[in-house]
This record gives sequence, structure tokens and C-alpha cells, in this order.
Amino acid sequence: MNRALVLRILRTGDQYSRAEIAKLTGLQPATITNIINDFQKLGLVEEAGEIREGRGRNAICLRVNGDRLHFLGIRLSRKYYLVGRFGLDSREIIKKKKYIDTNCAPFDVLQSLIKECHELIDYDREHEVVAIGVAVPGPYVRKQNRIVMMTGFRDWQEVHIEEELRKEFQIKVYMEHDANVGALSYNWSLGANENRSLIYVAAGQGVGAGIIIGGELFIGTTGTSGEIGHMSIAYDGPLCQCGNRGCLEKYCSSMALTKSLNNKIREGNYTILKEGCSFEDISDAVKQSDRLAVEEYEKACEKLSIGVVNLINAFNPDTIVIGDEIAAVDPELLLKTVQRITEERVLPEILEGTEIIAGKEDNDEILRGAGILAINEMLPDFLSGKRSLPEPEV
Amino acid sequence: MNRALVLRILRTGDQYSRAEIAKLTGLQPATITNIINDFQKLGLVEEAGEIREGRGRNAICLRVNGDRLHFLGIRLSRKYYLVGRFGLDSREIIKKKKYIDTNCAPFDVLQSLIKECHELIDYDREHEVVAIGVAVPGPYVRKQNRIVMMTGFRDWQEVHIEEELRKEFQIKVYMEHDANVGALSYNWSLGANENRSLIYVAAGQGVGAGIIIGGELFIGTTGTSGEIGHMSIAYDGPLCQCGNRGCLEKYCSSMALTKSLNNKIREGNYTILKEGCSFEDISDAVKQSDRLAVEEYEKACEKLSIGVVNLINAFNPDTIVIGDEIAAVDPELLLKTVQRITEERVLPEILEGTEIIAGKEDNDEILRGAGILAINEMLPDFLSGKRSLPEPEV
DNA sequence: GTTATTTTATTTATTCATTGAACTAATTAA
DNA sequence: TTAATTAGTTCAATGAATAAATAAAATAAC
Repeated sequence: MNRALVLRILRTGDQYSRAEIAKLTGLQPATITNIINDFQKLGLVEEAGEIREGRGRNAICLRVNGDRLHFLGIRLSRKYYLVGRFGLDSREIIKKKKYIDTNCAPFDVLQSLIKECHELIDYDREHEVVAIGVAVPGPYVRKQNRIVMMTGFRDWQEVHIEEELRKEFQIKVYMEHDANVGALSYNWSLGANENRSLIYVAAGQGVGAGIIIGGELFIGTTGTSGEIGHMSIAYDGPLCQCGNRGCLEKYCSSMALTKSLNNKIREGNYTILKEGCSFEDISDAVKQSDRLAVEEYEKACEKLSIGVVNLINAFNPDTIVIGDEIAAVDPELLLKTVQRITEERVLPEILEGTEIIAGKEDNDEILRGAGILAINEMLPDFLSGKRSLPEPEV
Repeated sequence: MNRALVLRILRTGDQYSRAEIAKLTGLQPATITNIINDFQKLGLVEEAGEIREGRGRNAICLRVNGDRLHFLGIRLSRKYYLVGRFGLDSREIIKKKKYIDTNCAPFDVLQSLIKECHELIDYDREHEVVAIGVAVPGPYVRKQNRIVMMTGFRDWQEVHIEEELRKEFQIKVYMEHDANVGALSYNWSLGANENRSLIYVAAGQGVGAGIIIGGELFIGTTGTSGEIGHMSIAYDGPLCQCGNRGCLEKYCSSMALTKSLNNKIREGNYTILKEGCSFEDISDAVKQSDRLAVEEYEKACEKLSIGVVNLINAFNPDTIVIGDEIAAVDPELLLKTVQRITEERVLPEILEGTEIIAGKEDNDEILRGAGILAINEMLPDFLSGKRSLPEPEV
């Protein structure tokens, strides 16, 4: 258990000396020496020069051997899929993106995905790929160990992604809701610690959230936590297909934004956009400061902010990250809007506990999260000895 | 750590044999023997007859010695306070209720409270009271180890309840938001387990929630989690003093219900109630099936249900308990309403993961929760040896 | 330049919780 | 009466963490 703790510290990618780790964990220096020795024997950790500061013996830097184990991460989206190869230190080694032909049957997509995975595995034969993590659009529920998609992705219901990948590659495959792995990814990049409470809001075609509590992913009883897209912010608002009214994602998903903007165009409002425009068109228009597009985008951000207000009041998390398509349109404007609305609507004593971040523009966070999922799930097996590490390369 | 695990199982109040505990914890029978031996030496656990079932040697029943340690629980409310004495098994030994004169200064209330605590401690001198748990109306924030009330209880801001009690009784004092200890209480009575995710909704003068995740209380970064009273269910609804609009508690707190009913009376609607009626009057009227009172109460329950819908979507908890004043008015009608609204508004795949319970009519849950808070916080110190148990009585 | 001080890391012996295996105890079914 | 079954204990062995002493390597002070 302490091994896991030490490794979690080192996995942040930063370098630490034994003494620093001892202080961070509260364990004795002797214990750290022992644990690090084990890790070095397993090839998980290596020394990386010394650091001189002040007087006293210089500290020896330690870092994980990122190439000791490799992992695949897959992000399956409605429009494309991403496959990436990651090191133990969550560093991206190589990645690929493929657009999905909308006419393409899920089974064929899966075959193409498998082909790409093979390529990524063959890319480096020296280091072994030991597990695969898959991020899929939520929501879904687990039923008798099978994953059943619920909305928007229903044609995939009969495709057993996990099983097929496991059969093909004979390694462990883990699957999660995309918002959940997004949370894992930020939890890692912000420096995982056991007190962290973080909510990653994936504002894309739908709106979902991944929740980190106590440094761990909280998925709820049946794995559907974070379905904030169906949180009502207007109890008598428009009916949603989930049965609820005034659902958050009716106001601020990319789908909602596209719909409302097209309506505005139909009403004859001036814009550089044409009727029938896609979300990508709108995104471009916002970047070109098209007045109507910016206006509508800001409105969507305001509604999203109401959702954030509710999350802060309910969770009082230390961090909220807003990511995915909607955030990528204009992270700055989004952040400004969220800050304005939260300052207006949350008691200052409560608000000050939470830092709000607009996700990076590139969408790789979720892909990396898929890789981290695989690492997180796999490592305990190695540390507990339930599974032995593959032979190290010579 | 395993000691804590074993004690947590026994603290449910049920009786277990060593073999059963071994199975439940996954530990070896020998380990359980050792741990139970220690507990018996400390007087924490005692044997209680045998149980015969099927073939094989009869199992020896074990149970916590509820009288080995005693605890005080205090529930401080706006209108009254409760003080209770509890055993290690969370059993209530004796309790007292005192109404607070609204003209009474907080300091005087505290003095009266201290007097009652003395009486409860003197009630049984054979068993030692080792800690006090205090439940206060939320929300509050901790600032430099001081607790600062935020709304509705502001005149208590300068009263250092924790410090005063600690000074007076020279034992540990723990303080929590009342909704949080309500959650602790139900977590206990439903059988604590490390996977439980439970939300206790305290619908009283305000609306707050206590959140159990992973069997533990989740209080957020700064301790303000569960402020669902200020969750907006109508983004353009009426302005709340918190700055938000359409806050849940504007629709379904006892204060809101009282206000809206008095408005209806003023408008001339028929009812047995008179203008200026209090929440207690309304509660009685509902119990007497006064049409207007029932109608307004049901409306409040519907709004509360919207909040519950949002909680289910966000948390996917295994249990939601709705308690406090509002629930006590008519738990059956409340439950029926919540079930109707949630079935309407939550996807069935998600809803089926959550059991919804209307709190018991008596309001002792929060008092007991205060006691459990003290027990929970105190026990680790005893088990880790940081603090030694008082001498057992002869 | 020597010595004292500080900080890092390791070695060694010790402690302590847990375990596995053999064992005792007590009960029922055959 | 014997075999089978279940409950619980004993005891030596294991293994992780620790305390204390020590080594190593640096700077500061004289």
C-alpha cells in the first residue's frame, strides 16, 4: 500500500529525492530506501543525477522509468477515434486520429480501430504494452459485466468493445466514460494527491462530468455518476428525452448551440454563418468574432456556468475543469463567463475554495486519461504481486 | 487499520462470530482471533452466547460492549437544542430537549447547554464520557480552526462553541454541519460499508445535504459540500440572498412553505389556517388534510424532488434519505411525490441504482449522528494507541 | 586547510501485525 | 461409534515498517 503511495508520487513525472518522498509520505527514510530498492530491481524507477542545494549531502533524483511499461489509450468519439501509446509516466509516445465515416457500421469501425492498435503496438517492440484503456461517450451502464450505451451511441450497444479488444490483444482492457477519464487526466496533470476533489466537466455533444473525490475516481453505485447533462436548471423548461425538463445539456451542449444558432439564422439575424451550419462552422465563426455566434456561444457558457454553480454548491471541490468541444471554441471567453456567473451566484466563502480551469484547447486530455485509466487499473496488480512484470528489455 | 475494519463491522450493533468477521473482512481466522483478543482485553468487545446452526461447532457471538465508552451528542437548532448520551454501539442512553427562548442571547444558551451536558455526564458516573459531537445548522466554514456560521445563525458567529465545551469538559469536541451528521447517522443505521454512497437531504428551515462516499463523510475542500439549498432549479427564478436565482430552498424549505402558504391565505384561498400561521401550524393542517396546506406541501415536495433528480444524476448514490422538518410533515406523501417525479424525470437505468427513503418522523437521527461523529472521530485515536482507553469500571 | 555542521541515504537489529499450518473443540450426519 | 463439518486457537514464520547508529557528501566556520 505504501508502495502504491510512493509510486503515485513519482508518477506525477516530477523528480524527487528519497528524503523528499519520506517527508511527503510521512514514512521513515529507511522505508523509502527499501521501497525504492524494490522498484529499482523491478526497473520501475531509476536515478537521474544529483541536485545540490544548500549544505549537506546532495540529494539523488529519482524518476519513474517511463519506458518500463507501455499502455494504449483509446478515445472513441462519435466523429472520430484516437489511439495513443503512453509510458508509465503518462507521457504520450505516439498517437493517431481517424475520422469515422458516418455510414460505417460500428463493427467495421472496431476493425479499423484494432488495426491501428496493432500498428501502435508494433511501433515499438522493445517495450511491452501491458494494458489498454478505452474512453467512450457516456452515459452507459454496466450490466452483467457488459457495457450498455444509453444515448446517442445506441448502435454500438451490441458491440462488445472490451471483449473484442481483450480477445485480439490478450491483455487487460479497461473502459470508462470519457468525462471520467478526463477527470483522471487532470487529476494526474495537477499532481495527484489523496485529498484532491476535482470535477471535469465534458461539455461536448452532451454534457457529462467526471468526479474525483479523495484522489480517486468516484463512479457512483452503478457507474453513472456525473450525468450533469440531465441536471435541471429550469424545472419547467423544455422537455428532454430523459424525461426531465430544462436539462443543462439542452442549453449548452454543442448540439444545443448548433440548434439554437440555426434557429437564429432562420429568424434572419445577421451572421457570416449560413443556415444548416455545423458546430465546427460556429466554432470558426466565434474565433472570427462573428457577433451572433459569439453572443450565442456566450449564452451557452452562461448556462453552463449555472451548472458549475450547482456543482460548486453540491461538491465544494478544489478544482473544476471545463473541457471538450464547447471549451475548445474560446477557452478565455468561457472562463471569463464562468467566473462572472460564479462570482455573482455563489457565496464568496464557498467559491474561494474552488479553482476553475478552462481545458486546454487540444482535446488530448481524454485520450491521455484513457491511458492513465489503464495504468491506474493495472499497477495495483503489479505491486501486489498478483501479476508479475514482463521481463525487462536488455 | 484492520482493527478499525473489524470494529466498524461490530459497531453496527449486530452480533457476529469470529468466522463471520473473517469472511466479511477477507482476513484469516487467526487474525480475527488476535484482534478480538485485543478488543476483549480492552473491554471493547464481549462474547454473548452461542448460536447453533447446521453441523459443526457452534459459533460464539461477539458484540461491542456498548457501555465501555460513552459519548455526548448535541444538536443545536434555531428553536431548540437536544443533548443525548450514547454508547459505543450508538445506542441512545438518555436525551434531553430544551427550547430556546428567542430573546435569549447565544452565550446564555451555551451556558444552559453546558448545564444540561453536566447533568447527562453525571447521570452515569460509572461509564466515562470521552468525547462530544455537536451538530449545528449549516452552512458554515472553518477559518483558522474557528467555525464561522454563514447564514441564519449569524448571531452565533462570535460564540466559540467547540472551544467553550472543550474548556468546560476537558474532552475532545467535534463539530459538524447538521446534514452531515444526519448522513453519518443513516450510514450507521443502514449498516456502514466501505462502498456506500449516501446522501442525506436535510430539508428544514434551509436545505442542506450530507454526503457519504466510500463509506466516509465527504465534506469538500473547505467543508461546505452539500449546499444544495443553493442549487438553482430555475436559472432565472427569484433572487436568493446568496446571489443565485431559483435556489432550491426558495421553493421547499419550511421557511419557503410558510411564506407561500401565508401568501395564499392573503389571496383569500380557503383553509383552516389563519394568516401569520407558523410552520408548525401548517404541519398540523397537512396532517388534518387541509386542502390548501396539502396542496402547497405537495408542491414543495415536487420542487424538492427536482433537487433529488439532480442529485441522482450527479452522484448516482445507492441511497438518498430525505429528512428534517419538511420530511416529518408527511413522510408518506413526500416519498410518493419523490418517487413520482424521479420516475418521470430520471432515466430508468440510472434511477434503479438509487433507493430513496423518507426520514423517520422523529428527529433524533441528527442527534444520534452527532454522537456517531464523536465516536467516529475518537475511535481511531484509541485504536492507533495515540490515546489510551480510560480504566474500565470494576 | 581543518573541523564542525548539515543533509542524504543506508545498514542493522527490532517490533509488530498477519499468515499458514497444524491443532483442539464441539457439533451433526451417517 | 465414526466420519464429516464448522469454529476457533496456537505457534512459528513472514514481511513491512521503524529506530538508531552509521556512512557519505556537501557547506560553513574558524
